[in-house]
Amino acid sequence: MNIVMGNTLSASERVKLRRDVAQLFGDCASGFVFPIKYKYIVEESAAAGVAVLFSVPKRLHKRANKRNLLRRRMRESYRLSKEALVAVAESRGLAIKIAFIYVSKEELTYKAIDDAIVNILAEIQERC
RNA sequence: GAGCAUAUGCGCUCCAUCGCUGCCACCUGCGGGUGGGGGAGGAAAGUCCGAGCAACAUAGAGCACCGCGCAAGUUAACGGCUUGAUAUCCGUAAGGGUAUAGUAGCGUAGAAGAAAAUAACCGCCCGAAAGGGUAAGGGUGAGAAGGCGGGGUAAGAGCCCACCGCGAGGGUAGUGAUACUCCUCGGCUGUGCGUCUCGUGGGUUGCAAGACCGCGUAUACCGACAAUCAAGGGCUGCUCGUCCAAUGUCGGGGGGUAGGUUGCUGGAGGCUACGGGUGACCGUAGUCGUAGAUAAAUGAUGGAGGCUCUCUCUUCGGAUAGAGUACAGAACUCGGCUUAUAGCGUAUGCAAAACU
RNA sequence: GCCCAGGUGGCGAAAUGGUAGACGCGCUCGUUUCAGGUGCGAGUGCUUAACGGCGUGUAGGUUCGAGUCCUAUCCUGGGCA
Repeated sequence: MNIVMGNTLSASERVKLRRDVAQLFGDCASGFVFPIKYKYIVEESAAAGVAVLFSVPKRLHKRANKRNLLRRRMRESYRLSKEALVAVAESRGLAIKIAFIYVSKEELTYKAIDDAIVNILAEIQERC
């Protein structure tokens, strides 16, 4: 069980259900590290693990290819730095769901996005 | 050479590391793992047209409404495309843009102007005057009653004549739009827009269509309606027609689910050769296998190299440095159109000015 | 993915193809008051010394004339099983 490879990120680690998405975009804990707003839910569960969701508003970035690029950068960064949080979740038997929402009008580089993601993961880890 | 026009092609490459998602094979403790091999575009975009496909009746009739409107061709189809015709505008040119069904009747046209269509303000003529005749001259306007000359007249006027223009019929050429140093006839005519008429196309809704499985449940309850007429409903703006029929239909009202499979990619398919055609395109033969995700894959980071521009140096071969490397991401599938696009080509054509 | 609606002063908006900005709010000036408010009167797109020129999201087109009609484009908002 729980053979999570070091750097993979498969579809099973994504928030998919309509109910969960609605919950994340509704009332729940949130925070902000430029340029990313994040919302998350922590609950005790038998199926411990971390599920995530990445989003870029159409309002801020008109062209689909730019939204794709930013979303991929976020996803890539999360993939490379998620290990610590996943370990914590599994050891304490917590199911964590996180939504990352890109809220800048600027098109930032991978480095800037990576810094933000790392900080967010640290914050979440502290709070739960 | 550079420039311009038309048509058309391409639109970054390689390596390393770490990943994503279908397919195939094998392994498995059924969670998954390993290996192999696929994985964005010319516009995938806008959603502006035309089709396929699906449901509603195997989609029927009339009205309303909307689109289109030169000719011939092309096509599954089209409002697209091709080749032509006429008019007009832009350009030195090659070439490009726009328009073109009909008009009998009706409506309408601010300001200006005498008057915007059965014209008389000034002027001219007749007349004592009242009044009448007159579209040659004036100014207004986008548009003013075919043009110019001659005859004619009180003054004038297609009132008459020649020429030009226009319209009708014929002839010739062309499949046709149309054309003409052709013939005959007619004294001929304001312009725009709308309405209207004619032809032609469109039933409506769209893959969130639709089908199956699973979960859940309730044949809950209330109301309306029928076997003759009729009412109601069947995704339509109206009418007709047609179909449905109590284990029924519709409305109210409350409850449940919102997951999976399928539709889903082999199609009016691409490429090559030959043949037909001015061309769009068509025919024959060969050959190729080419994305199917679903809160949504096709990527990230680092390095090297192309290409373009600029600066400096130069032994004119090139070298160093810097900057740039576009527009953009499949969402059922095709055919077009439109719009965005850094750069780099290829073919054919043009010649006024300026530069070398 | 599909289908709709709308863009006019600083704001909300009106305008049959015929002098763009009616009307309301706001703002400015004057007046009334010891002062402020209220009330009353006038003004209020940009540019120019003036004459004029430009101006209805943007770019074209039709027309004598376009906020209005047509085409393309940009922006804003809404709907869906």
